Amino acid sequence: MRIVTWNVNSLRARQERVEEWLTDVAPDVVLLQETKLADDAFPTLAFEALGYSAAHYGHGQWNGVAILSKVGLDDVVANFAEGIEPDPDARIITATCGGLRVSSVYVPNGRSLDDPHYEYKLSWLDRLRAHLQHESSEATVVGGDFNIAPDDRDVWDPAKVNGATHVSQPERNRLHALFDLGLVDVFRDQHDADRVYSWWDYRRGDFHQGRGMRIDLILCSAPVAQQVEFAIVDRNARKGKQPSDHAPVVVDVAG
DNA sequence: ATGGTTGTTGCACAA
Repeated sequence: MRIVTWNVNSLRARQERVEEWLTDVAPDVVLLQETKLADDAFPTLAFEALGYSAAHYGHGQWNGVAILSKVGLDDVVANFAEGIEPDPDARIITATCGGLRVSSVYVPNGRSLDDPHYEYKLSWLDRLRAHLQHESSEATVVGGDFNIAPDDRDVWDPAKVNGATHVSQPERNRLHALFDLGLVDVFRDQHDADRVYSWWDYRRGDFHQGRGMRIDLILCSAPVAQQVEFAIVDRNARKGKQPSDHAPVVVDVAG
């Protein structure tokens, strides 16, 4: 089973590229973030034509997450699970696909450490942990734009961004709290390499200068992580005309 | 130290 995550930075602006990439890569389960669409504007039919069932959660303009699946799509939960303080933004959707409990997440950016949005980011990560505990599946996959670089190997210049949002200790601690639930960052599990990134700022030629961060992650519970055969970031998808500022992450799981 | 770009919406803001 091939599972991918991709922050598309507006599906309206990216539809053609996304469809082309899906045709080339043929994933079974697709986690999208930043669709920037309301549910009634989501192109369900276009994805059905490519063989996918689709579930979308979005209010339009900002945020918006989706799950596409060729292996079934059931028990959809938009927002956090019942009993958890709901998020005003559309940043998480969960469904069962091919026996896996899958979530597509768009973690708040945080902006800067002194911005109220940073506290919101930390609280959001606490609620994500509660959500995953509530779901408590043996076969969990949570993928998306975490807006956190797990460690300094995931940042082009750790000194330049030392302590700033995406690398600060409190948010990294929240990510580790997810690892403590038994979730594994499967790209890192497969590769020790540094300088592999999934996001590059559009400005200053950062992509071509190699200034990026690995902030798009696929976390799997141990029984799934043990079955992972292959994990890459498809850097090529960041090239060419009108790319998203994020590249997709691709993971193959046996069976 | 600053500015740089893209997307959405509206003449700023978020990333």
